[in-house]
Amino acid sequence: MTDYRDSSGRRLDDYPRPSVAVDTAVLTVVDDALAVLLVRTGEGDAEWRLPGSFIHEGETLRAAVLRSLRMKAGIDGLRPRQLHVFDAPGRDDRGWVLSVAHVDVVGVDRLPASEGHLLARVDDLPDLKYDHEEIVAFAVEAVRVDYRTAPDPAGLLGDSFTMRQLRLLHEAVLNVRLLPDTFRRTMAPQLRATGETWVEGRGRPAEVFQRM
Amino acid sequence: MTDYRDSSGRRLDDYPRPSVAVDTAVLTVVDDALAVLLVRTGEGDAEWRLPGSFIHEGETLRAAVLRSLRMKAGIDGLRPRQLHVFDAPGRDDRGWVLSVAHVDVVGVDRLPASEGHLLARVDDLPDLKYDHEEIVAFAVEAVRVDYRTAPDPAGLLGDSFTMRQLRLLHEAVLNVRLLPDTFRRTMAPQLRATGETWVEGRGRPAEVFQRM
DNA sequence: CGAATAGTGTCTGTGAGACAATATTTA
DNA sequence: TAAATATTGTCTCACAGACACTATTCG
Repeated sequence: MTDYRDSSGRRLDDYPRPSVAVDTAVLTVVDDALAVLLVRTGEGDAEWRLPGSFIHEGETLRAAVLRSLRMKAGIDGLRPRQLHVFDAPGRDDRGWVLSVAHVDVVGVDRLPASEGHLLARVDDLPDLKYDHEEIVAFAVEAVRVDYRTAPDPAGLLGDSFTMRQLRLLHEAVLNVRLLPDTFRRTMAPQLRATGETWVEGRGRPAEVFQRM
Repeated sequence: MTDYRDSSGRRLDDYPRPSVAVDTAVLTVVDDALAVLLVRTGEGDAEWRLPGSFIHEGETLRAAVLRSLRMKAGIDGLRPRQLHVFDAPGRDDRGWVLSVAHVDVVGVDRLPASEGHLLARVDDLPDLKYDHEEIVAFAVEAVRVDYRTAPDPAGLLGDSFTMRQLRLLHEAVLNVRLLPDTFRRTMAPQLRATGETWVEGRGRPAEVFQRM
């Protein structure tokens, strides 16, 4: 490394450096409600936190997120989105730690169900360690903004789905009831109608749509 | 500091830590166009960068931004908004450096005009050091989103102003021409009409508005 | 057939965009 | 008075919300 000095004439490693972590709110839909994946902390009573990790040398934040999710939750193939840096002094009792919060949304079938994991409804969270409740709130708001205008931007439904499936998903994510006709007219122009239909329980079969 | 260990059994200071910097795009309006404040880097030929600094121990990102702007540009009293963490490997030739990008908008009268500073139109930037061109693009987009719907969210115009002053400002920030009547009808409900009028050059005097 | 669901017709209100008309001032 | 600017009137279009009606299937 070249011996660069900054405008104060100090070398880079003269400065104390913070620990930098990534923490990820992995959201999913369970029982018609938005839920977040929590992992148990090692020590003592049931204490929960978001999966996260300190970043490794030379690693990007994104790589750290993917690594921490693979190690701590066995999830692969996510596309995390960076949200915000949480930096309140004292937010982490282990020292000077910044956390770069991330969010992603995945199908519940891709999430672990073992003892050390919990899927908690976002409107009924247990106490979380650090400022992770704040991170969850931040993540939920970001995902809801996306789901207000675009059809299933996280791709939970796969390639093909009916308007009803799409609407029920959006109702779960947004925690509101949506009018079927208005919802259809908002989403249909953003989708490709296949002409095919699917039968689901009672009633007239529904047309199948695909992403553009 | 307590000797906490993480889930791998390692102490916090066993991990290598990145240097963390803040860089701020201070935007303003000059000659009916959006411009950004740049500072000259110490070494050699004219090289420009955003004002920034490494964070100091225990300092919040916000405090580091305010300190760096006070030291490097003599600006006080900003309310910077956090944008994004830039973390590409090799983005900084001095080593492993993350930058937390920020943005704020202030009146040109509050900015320094000395030799080491430059106000560059954002559509005609010189070459910038590091990935600061990317940060400027990010900042400009964030500010434009704000100015699309709300009247002068950064408060450049002070307490009282006419619709014309407000519209010319928005045209400068957004780099578009706006229809006076449509613009008025969008903004008027978000402002308080005073009944007072101001004469400016030719034409019928304009009503003075204030923020709600 | 009746219940349930899918999909369309249509009315209303709101608001943006656009152009025209009116109002008030300076040169 | 002519030009410039401010403000309001109004028309059109698009679209969300809402309700009603039609279509199709299962029990």
